[in-house]
Amino acid sequence: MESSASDHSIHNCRFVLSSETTNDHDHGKRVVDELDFFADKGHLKEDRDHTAEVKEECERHGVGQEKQLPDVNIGLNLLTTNTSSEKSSMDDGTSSSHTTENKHRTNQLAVLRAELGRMNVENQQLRGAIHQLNTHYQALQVHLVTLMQRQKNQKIDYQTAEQHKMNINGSVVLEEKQMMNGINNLAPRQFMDMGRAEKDELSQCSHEGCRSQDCSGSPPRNDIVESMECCKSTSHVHRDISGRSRTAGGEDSPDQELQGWIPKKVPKLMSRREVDQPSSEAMSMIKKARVSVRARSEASMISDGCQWRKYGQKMAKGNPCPRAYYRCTMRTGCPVRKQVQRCAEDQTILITTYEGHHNHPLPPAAMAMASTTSAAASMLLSGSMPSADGLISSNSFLARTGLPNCPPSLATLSASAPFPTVTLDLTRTPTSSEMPLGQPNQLPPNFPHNNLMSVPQVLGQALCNQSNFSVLDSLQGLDSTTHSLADKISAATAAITADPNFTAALVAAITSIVGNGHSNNNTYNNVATRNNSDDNTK
DNA sequence: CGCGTTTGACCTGCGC
DNA sequence: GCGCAGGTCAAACGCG
Repeated sequence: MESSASDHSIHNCRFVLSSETTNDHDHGKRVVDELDFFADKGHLKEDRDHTAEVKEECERHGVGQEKQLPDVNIGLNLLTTNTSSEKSSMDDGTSSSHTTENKHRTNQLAVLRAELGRMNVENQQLRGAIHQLNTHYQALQVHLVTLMQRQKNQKIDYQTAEQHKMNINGSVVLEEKQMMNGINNLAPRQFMDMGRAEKDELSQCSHEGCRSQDCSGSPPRNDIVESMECCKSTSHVHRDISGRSRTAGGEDSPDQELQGWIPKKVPKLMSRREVDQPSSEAMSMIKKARVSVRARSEASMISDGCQWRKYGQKMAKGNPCPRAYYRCTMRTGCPVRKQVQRCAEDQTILITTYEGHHNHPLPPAAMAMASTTSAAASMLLSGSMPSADGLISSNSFLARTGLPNCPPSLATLSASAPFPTVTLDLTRTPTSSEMPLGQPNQLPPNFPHNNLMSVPQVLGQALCNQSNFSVLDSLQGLDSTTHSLADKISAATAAITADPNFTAALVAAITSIVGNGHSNNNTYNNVATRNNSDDNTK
C-alpha cells in the first residue's frame, strides 16, 4: 500500500521533470509547445525552482509524513475488506488479537489518510506549476505579438518611405505596380488564414490557458503549415473574403467560409493591411509549396487514401497528355488539390502534385502523403528555402526530415518551378551506394510481400526510416506494378490497415518527422481509433 | 434523380 | 495592351 503511494509520488515528480527533460532535447530548432514555456531564461529558472520545490515536496512526504498532515475524511470505506492475514486473525476469535486487529486497522487508516493528504498537496502544487507555466507562456505570447507588430510597422514605414521617394521622381505608375506586386506576392488564401490564425491562436490560447497545446501560440516558427490545420477559427478573414468574391460552386456554406476554398481572385481584393503580415513572403511560399510524386502506374490516378473530385482538365504546354485537376472531397472546403499528369517523356510515369493541407482527419492510407506535404512545406520554410537557380541537394531535406535512410536520388527540391516543389521520384531505383546500409529488408510477418504497396505507403516509407520496410522494396514494388494496380493497392491497404502495429508505427514515425506532430494529432487519434475499420482506399 | 465527369468558357498572372 | 498559359468555373452529359 505504501509502496504504491510512493510510486505515485515518484510518478508525479517524473511528470514535472519530464517536461523539462523534453525541452532539453530541443535545440531551438524544433519548437515544441513546451519549449515556449521555457523560452525565457528567467522563466526557465523560476520553473526549475518550482520543479525543485515539487521534487523536494515529494521527498519530504515520504514515510512518516502522515503525522504532519491533517486528517482527511474522504468518505470512502477503504478498509471494508480484509487481507487474508487479517481474516485469519479474526477467525482466532481471541480478544487480544481483536485489539491488535483494531490497532492495525487504525494504523492503516492513518496511513491512507496521510497518503491522500499528501497527494492532495502534490496535486495543488502541480496545479500551481501548470498555472505558472501558463502565465509565463501568455507573457511570452504577448511579447511575441508585440515584436511582430513592431516588425510589421517597421516594414510599412520602410515601404512608405520608398513610395514617397518614387513619387518625388514621378514614377507613380511604377509605384502602383509595385504595390500590386506586393499584394500579389503576399499570400492569398491560406496565408491569410495563417496570419489570422496565428492571432486567433494566440488570443485563444491566452483565454483558455492554452489548454490544447496543439495550438500553442507558435513563435515565429517554421511549421506554420501546421497552424493552418490546427487553428481553423479564421472566420474573420474568410468572411471578408467570401463577402466580396464568389465562392466555388456559388455556395456560401459556413464551412467554406471557415476552411476556405477561396478563389484566387481574392488577393487583389484584400486590403493591404490584411495582407501585410510578418514574414508573409515565406508564408506565401509555404502556402504554395508543393509535393510532387513520380510513380509508375497505368492507373489514371494513384491511390492515396483520400477522396477526390475532378474539377478540370487542361492540356498543358509541351505535354500531349492532359493535366487533370482534383480537389479533396473528404470534407467540404478542404483546400487540398492535386494535379495528375503523365510524364511527357515516359507516359507510364504518373506525376501527382499535391498542394495544401487537409482540414480534416485522414485515413491511415492518406496519412503518409498528407504528412509528406506537411513535412515538405515545413522544410521549405525552415530555412532551406531553395536557391533561385534550380535544384538543391536533397540531402538537406532528408537531413531535416530525419531521413538518413532515404536515398538522395529519391527527392529533389526545385525552385525553378513557379512554386517550391519537392519531387519524390519513386520511379528510380536507388543505386547501391544510395541504399542505406544495414537496412535489411524487414517486413512484418503478415505483410504481403509481393509488391502490393500503394504510393503513399511507399512514400511514407521513403520518408520514415522508422518504418520497418526498406525503400528499395517499395520501389521495386512500384516498378514492377504494371497491371491491376488498383487491385493491388486495395489489397495492400487492407493488409496494412489490418495491422494496427504497423499503422501505429507509421503514425509515430510520420508524427516524429513532421515535427512536433501536432498538426496530425487529430489524425493520430482517429487513426488510433479507426485502425481496423478504415478501408478508404479506392 | 443524384452524383461525378467532361469540356468549353472565363479569369488571372506574366512576359513581350 | 496583347497574347499565352495555367488554373478554375459551371453547364452539359453520362452512369448507376
